[in-house]
Amino acid sequence: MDAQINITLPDGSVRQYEKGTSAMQIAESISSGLARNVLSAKVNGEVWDANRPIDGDSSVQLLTWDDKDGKATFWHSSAHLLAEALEAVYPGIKFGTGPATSNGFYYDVDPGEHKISSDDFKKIEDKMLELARQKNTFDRSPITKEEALKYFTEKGDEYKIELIEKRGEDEALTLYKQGNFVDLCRGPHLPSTAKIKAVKLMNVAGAFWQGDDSRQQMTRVYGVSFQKQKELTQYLHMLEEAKKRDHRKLGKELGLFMFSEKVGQGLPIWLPNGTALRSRLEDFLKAEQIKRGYQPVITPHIANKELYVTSGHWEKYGEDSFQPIKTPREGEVFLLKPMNCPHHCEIYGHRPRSYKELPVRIAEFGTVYRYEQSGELHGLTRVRGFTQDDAHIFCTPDQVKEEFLNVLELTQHVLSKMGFEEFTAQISLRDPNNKEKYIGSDELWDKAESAIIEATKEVGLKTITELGEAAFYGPKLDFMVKDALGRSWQLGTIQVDYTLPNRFELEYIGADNQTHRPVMIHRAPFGSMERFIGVLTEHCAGRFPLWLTTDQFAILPVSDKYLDYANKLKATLAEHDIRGYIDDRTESIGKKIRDTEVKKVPFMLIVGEKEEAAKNVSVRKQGEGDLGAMEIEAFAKYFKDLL
RNA sequence: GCCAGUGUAGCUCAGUUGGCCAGAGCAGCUGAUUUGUAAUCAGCGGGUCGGGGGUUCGAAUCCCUCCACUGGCUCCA
Repeated sequence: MDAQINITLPDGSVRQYEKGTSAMQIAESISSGLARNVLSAKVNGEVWDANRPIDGDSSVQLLTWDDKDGKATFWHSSAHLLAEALEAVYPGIKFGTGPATSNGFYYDVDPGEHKISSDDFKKIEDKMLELARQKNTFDRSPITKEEALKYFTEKGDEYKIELIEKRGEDEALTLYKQGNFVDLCRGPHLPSTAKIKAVKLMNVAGAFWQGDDSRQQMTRVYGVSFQKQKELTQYLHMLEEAKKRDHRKLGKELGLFMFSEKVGQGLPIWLPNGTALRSRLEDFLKAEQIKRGYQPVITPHIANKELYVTSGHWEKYGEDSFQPIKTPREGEVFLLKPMNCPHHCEIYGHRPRSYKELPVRIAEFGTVYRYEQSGELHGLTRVRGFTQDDAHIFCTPDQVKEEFLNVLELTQHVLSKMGFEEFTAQISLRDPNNKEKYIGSDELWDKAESAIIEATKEVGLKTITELGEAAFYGPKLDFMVKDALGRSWQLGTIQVDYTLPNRFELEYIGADNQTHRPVMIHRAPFGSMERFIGVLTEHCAGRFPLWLTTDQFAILPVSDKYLDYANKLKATLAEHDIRGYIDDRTESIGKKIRDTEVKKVPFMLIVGEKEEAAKNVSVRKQGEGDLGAMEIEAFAKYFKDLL
């Protein structure tokens, strides 16, 4: 047996080491500085402990804080450190699972009689740091299922036992031990706890065991940790900054929308500034849709229950939604419209359709009402009454791909026009192990799913795939965008549906003079006006794209002696379709500037004696400062070039 | 819906062993100031301390309950 192994590094170089060398030893052989930064290593594509011996020829990539997987190792180990501290502070506490997340880590625990609240964080954090300073190593040891069961049965950790019992008989399990804490864990972990120099517990939350709301609720403790105190300070500062971009805060400050307890939870009220913004967005999309052959329609906000019995929505959501509206007539019930599709199916089906008129694209900014659980409501991004930029395309099976691609083009156009460059395209498929949650045959699902997969592949769209995220009637392509705090929200959506046309018995007459069933594509590039504007507000921190902004400029006269001149300037800009107002209050110029800055009006045009004499304006850009004097026509040109 | 936390003026917040008529800044109103690149000065008005119930001589403060909001979980047609 050869005692030497070949290690291939990411740059392609191959080095020889003794069998059993660890990634950490490899790092040390390269430089001690590198070794100090190594958190874990990718060995043949799998993330390993940096200290785990490598026994054969392998490709090795050393992972540091700058690698996503390196960071995940750091936070995963921090979760174990948290668990160790919790066990020390709350003896007898039971453990669920404790993974790394995209911005830290958590551990789900059952504290028994204890109650963990944020008041206890300080002592837990102190304990964590105390334990970290012991520089304990994370020791990996393989264990059989039987041994693992024995260990955790003796410890009395029933959650771990449940996890172990789910594993295969011959599956290799591992334990990790640091200090006095032993956990069932596949790893990997840090070389030692010494790397963890700064910890901060963020919050506690309830979390259902195994994500199942019929099961026991665990206490989930969230935290974040760093290699340096300074990094933690910076992170907390970043969070503070992110809070300033919160659309709920900005929406209040900019007068976009409000809520009223009397009107009801989750029912946003659009204020004048928000309405102006929203109208501009709607007008933009309406124009784009007309260009692309959509036909706008308007449908009522309520419909007879029978409509939703036909669509399947009654059976799926009836009990959990706004309850039916009764009429004086015995037995007659109406429902608030929870979506527009059934109405549009009725429009399609109200007269015979020829293949010659397909695809039929029916569009509506349709307001819908859904009784979302109270704990789910969130600013504008999750509400109970909202307006979808909805449309349904009815087409022949042959047209599905082309229509899907057209919609994809429109959706991407919308996102780019709004300045969303970073989004995730998610293919949301049915959960194959949970088919009873969905309606429609396997055959139709396969068709619909492959239509989406093929079309996205054809245009080279980078996608991720999630099982179980489909709508109950069909798969979706969802466009996900992150808010200020990194939470992901679904905006645009495109859905391919073979099922509803069946339920509504929709037809068209083909070239063969036979009846055929159309395919339906549901799509909403914004998703909903509410959520879109909420996420857009955070994305641009309240500084909306210039073409969307209600007040594009404010003219600030130094005193009211210059109001006549200001009015002339405003009229000139109006001729150029540039919107704005004159701040004619008798306030100091400094005060006017401050107020206009706070309102995030993009341009301030300051006029006084100098400007009137020179027939120009002093231009100040919001957030940036004085740009100097310009003639008004020059400003108009400069402005239009920015659009 | 579940777990935890929060709720004081239009906004942002003080008011921590229960104790004089509950405070500040900004905003608002009135007056003066005609102002040069992020807050002119003075005066004035404004609060069922989220709602209801209880404990107490006395409650913004303690307890119960409901509501809303925040962070998660579950859910998201």
